[in-house]
Amino acid sequence: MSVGIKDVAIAAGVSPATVSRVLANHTVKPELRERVETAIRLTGYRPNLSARRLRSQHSNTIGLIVPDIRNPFFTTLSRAVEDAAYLANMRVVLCNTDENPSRETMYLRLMQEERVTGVIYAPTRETAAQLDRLNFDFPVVLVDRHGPPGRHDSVVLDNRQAAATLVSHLYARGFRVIEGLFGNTSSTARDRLSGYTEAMNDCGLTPRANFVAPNPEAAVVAAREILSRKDKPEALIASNGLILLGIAQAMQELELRAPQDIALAGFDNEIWTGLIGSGITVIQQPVADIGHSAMRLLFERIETPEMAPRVVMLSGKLIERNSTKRSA
Amino acid sequence: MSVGIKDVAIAAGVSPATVSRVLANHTVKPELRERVETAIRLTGYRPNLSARRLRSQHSNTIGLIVPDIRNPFFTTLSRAVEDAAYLANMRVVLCNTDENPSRETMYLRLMQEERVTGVIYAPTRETAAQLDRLNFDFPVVLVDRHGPPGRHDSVVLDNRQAAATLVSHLYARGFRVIEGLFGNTSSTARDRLSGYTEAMNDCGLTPRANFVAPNPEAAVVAAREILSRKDKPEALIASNGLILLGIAQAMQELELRAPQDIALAGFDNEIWTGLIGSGITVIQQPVADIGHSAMRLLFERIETPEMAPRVVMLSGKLIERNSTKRSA
DNA sequence: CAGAAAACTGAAAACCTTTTCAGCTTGATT
DNA sequence: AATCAAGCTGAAAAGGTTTTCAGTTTTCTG
Repeated sequence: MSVGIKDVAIAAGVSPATVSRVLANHTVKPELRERVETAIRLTGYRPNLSARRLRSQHSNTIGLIVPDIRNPFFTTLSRAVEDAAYLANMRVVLCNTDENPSRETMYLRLMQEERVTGVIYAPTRETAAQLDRLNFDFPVVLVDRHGPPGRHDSVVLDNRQAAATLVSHLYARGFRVIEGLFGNTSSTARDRLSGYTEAMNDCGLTPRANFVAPNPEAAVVAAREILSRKDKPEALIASNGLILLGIAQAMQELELRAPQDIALAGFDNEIWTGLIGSGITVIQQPVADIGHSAMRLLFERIETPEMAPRVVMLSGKLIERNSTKRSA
Repeated sequence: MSVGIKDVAIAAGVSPATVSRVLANHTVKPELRERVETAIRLTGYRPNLSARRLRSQHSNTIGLIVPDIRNPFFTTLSRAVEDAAYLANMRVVLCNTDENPSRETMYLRLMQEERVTGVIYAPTRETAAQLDRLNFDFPVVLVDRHGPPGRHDSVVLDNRQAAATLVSHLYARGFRVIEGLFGNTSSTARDRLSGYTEAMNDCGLTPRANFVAPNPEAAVVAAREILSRKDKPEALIASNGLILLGIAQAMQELELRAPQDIALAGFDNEIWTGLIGSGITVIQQPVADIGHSAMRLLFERIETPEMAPRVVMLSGKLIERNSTKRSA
């Protein structure tokens, strides 16, 4: 039998209420506090969080719902979220949706049942579209991806701008036939597509976009096709790190090198992007900042529920490397 | 006010007990079940997991305690653990210790308070050494790293064997001055060190081991020193993926190439190891298997608590790439 | 030093379920 | 037709804590 607050109370010769007060750092006479504390030590008492949550109606838990923790972007994000959470004395429940809407709704239901304090959430486009119909009992901060405008707090990159930066960088370096490989599940990929398309048009070039599930396996297949075409493009842009990885794999298979055979640029400044070949040009996202901002927004929302929803938009940073060097 | 089981009961004209039985799929007359189910739908009732856990004494939660989720080994491990967990209808609480013993004890205490069903745990050597003195109220499965012998279930790689494989591979390829860069916090690095040392001795070579905190930043510093020595070794072995990454960075800085300037081999078959230069030779660990095995052991332990502790030892697989090609 | 205010403590209610136990109904068996 | 067993159901207890409320002690004020 596990020892409860009652046992501690008996051991210390006080009421359970007093023990609770000691635990919560409420005002208790020093002498009693002392007795309770030694009683706790002696009995090896550990509070039961379920009971505590039930009674206090505070779960002190935040939910983190992401497509896949193995995507380094979300790995780093989750570390940032957890650090902030544990600083605030909260637990994190991590949910991987695999970009699967039915898993998303299942997890959202779970969050409800956990009575979470709040949720940090990177929704698929499909679920995001219905987000103004859904009503949650907890605050939600969208991250990396946006939902219907004006509905939720969110933290996103300026994706159109970032994609446009990539295009004009390539243009400036002399590349003209620039093709893009975009994810097909997120608003983020969508926004990057828009940025790409507009920038291409602005340069008087014809955009050529391909779509693919945002994982290396799918990307490698698509890249293989693009790269082995007779009229393969002069440059290729990947809409995120996983896709970029797939392209790099395909290029290795086909023994193509950047920038000699084709220029290559993408998103997410993973360490390996600096090490492959002579380095791949990427847009670096302030991932940890994104996580911290999301937590800040969440805490402020909890503090002030009626505040109007806010969008924090951060900028990416172009990291120029050799994969986009002028080829001639 | 949130809707509780009582409200559902009233709406359905039954007792709360019956609603609970419907939820738990116990035997209830079809007609009543029907009424309860529509009442649940109508009221939008969601069970309160805290209350449920308190009363049922089942937390359905497993704790995962790892050094850092950003280490790809643990990223993949955590996905495997979570997949298994959610299949078994359990939640996962993720804890990052940063190889910090005091964070470890704090998290172990948290696990106690959560009344977790079980824990999957990769301890630092420091904490592992005291593991036979600690007594937990929940089953613990050690993973990647071992504790005192015969005390806990565990799943580890055959690290000595794997390190030895690396040495004899290099030896066979003609390398003789083989230096190692090892982590200084885990039993795993220790075991790999033993394997390395023994194998070197068996080959009649002098082992030279360096120790470093197991992260890229520390590794890059150490590697810089080793690589810029006059008498730098012919080959370098890294005891895990993060250290390997640090070495690769240092080599890029110093414009050294493998195998031309120095041979390189390590652990963990991260995707980038196949893409850097002409590929880095590594020992591939069956990471997902390790995670699944750990969960299997955990479930079996819960099932049969008195069973003697078991150690599952899996083998690594040598992936030969160009970084260890004979240089001449 | 009396009285009021402040500080502290304990009993009991409350949080929301599950589970036990006893009672009732139904169906089967003799 | 009577008895028994099996199947369901509801009332109430239980799980471990926090919080309210009222009561007691201490401190302060004049």
